[in-house]
Amino acid sequence: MYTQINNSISRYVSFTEEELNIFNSLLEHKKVPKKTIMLHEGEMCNFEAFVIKGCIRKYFIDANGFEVILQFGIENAWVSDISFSIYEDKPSQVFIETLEDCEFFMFSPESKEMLFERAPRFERAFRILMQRNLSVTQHRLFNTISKTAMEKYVEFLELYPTIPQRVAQHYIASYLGISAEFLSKVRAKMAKG
Amino acid sequence: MYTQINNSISRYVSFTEEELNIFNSLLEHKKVPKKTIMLHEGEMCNFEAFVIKGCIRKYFIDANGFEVILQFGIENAWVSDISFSIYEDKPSQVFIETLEDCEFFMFSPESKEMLFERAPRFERAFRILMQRNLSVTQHRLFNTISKTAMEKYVEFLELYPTIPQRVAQHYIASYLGISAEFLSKVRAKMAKG
DNA sequence: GGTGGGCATTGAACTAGGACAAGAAATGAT
DNA sequence: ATCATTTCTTGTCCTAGTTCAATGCCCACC
Repeated sequence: MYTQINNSISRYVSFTEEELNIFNSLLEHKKVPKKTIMLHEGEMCNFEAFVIKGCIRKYFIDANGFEVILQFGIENAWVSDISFSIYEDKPSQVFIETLEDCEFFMFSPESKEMLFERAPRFERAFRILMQRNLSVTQHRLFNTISKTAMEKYVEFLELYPTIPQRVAQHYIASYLGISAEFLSKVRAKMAKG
Repeated sequence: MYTQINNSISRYVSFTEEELNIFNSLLEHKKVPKKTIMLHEGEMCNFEAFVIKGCIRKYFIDANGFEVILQFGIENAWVSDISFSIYEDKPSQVFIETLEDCEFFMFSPESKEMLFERAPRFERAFRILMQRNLSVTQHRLFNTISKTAMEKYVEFLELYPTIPQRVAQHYIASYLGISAEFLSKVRAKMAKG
């Protein structure tokens, strides 16, 4: 049951059996049906979720009511809102919603603290996780600014080949920062040659 | 000499005198004249720099030769390329260049490792640093996708009021993901009312 | 086995912002 | 001081992508 998450967390730091036992004992297993909003804007995010199975999206809603998808999370992804009110007075505008029936391991902030106390080397694993996450986000920012819609879509297909089969196209458009209609036109153009 | 960096690193985790001494002993103080490129694309970034004084920019160059600025680093900022080849075969396209005469504390990957070994609680401080960094980058991605050029510029002025006085406007345009000419037009429009 | 509500596609009209060019203003080196 | 280089502005034309609206599609659901 825990092999999947243990492999994932051990990718950049190797842990002893004992450390992994502590880790596993602090996780909460949870099933969530599809189309469930797990976090609304303005709420404090009191979990960090590891996706065992399923697919979620994390998104902002902008001033005009348009959604901007920040992340698709599929198997082995960690999903959470880590913003913890940097933009102080304004509550976080992040939503997290399941797109399929999902299975998670959930981690509360308290159990995370406890983990770091009892097995400090996890701090390292989560630092590296953050670092990779940041790197991916920076790359995506770069793409968003400097590439055309078609280039972005092509790279998306390369990086996340399984996602288009799992989520609606207008979600992908929202992730790429283009309109659903225009993505459709881009695809039509690509199909022609 | 070390109070500035020690205050900065102690912002989210408090350290003992001894821990800070270890930290400080591993830092290398360095002065770099303006207009120096400290990291070229394709190189491995072998430092993490804390800006004591001065201003740098970190930027990508896209396929058409256009620069996209990822970060302005001023006093108390940490600057580095943390991408460590996630997009494996392709070398990092990141440049780091001083825009003013700068003073840094530099940190090599080796001394960072040594720090984490000798004072593991720093792992936590750097994790939180990463987390904040990620949060800021996500917010910026959201802005880039969902706001107009003028909105982006206005928010930039609010968030970084001192930077426009220190760097050329076309750099700010590049940071915002708009052309230098268009930023000029936005400013003209704002001046009118 | 219809039917109703999200999805995708396509087209036409529109616009935010880009590309290019040329001049003005600031900055810096000698 | 002067000349050169970089930076900023302004105008014109242009295009990638948006918005809106119409149509058909594909299911899930009773």
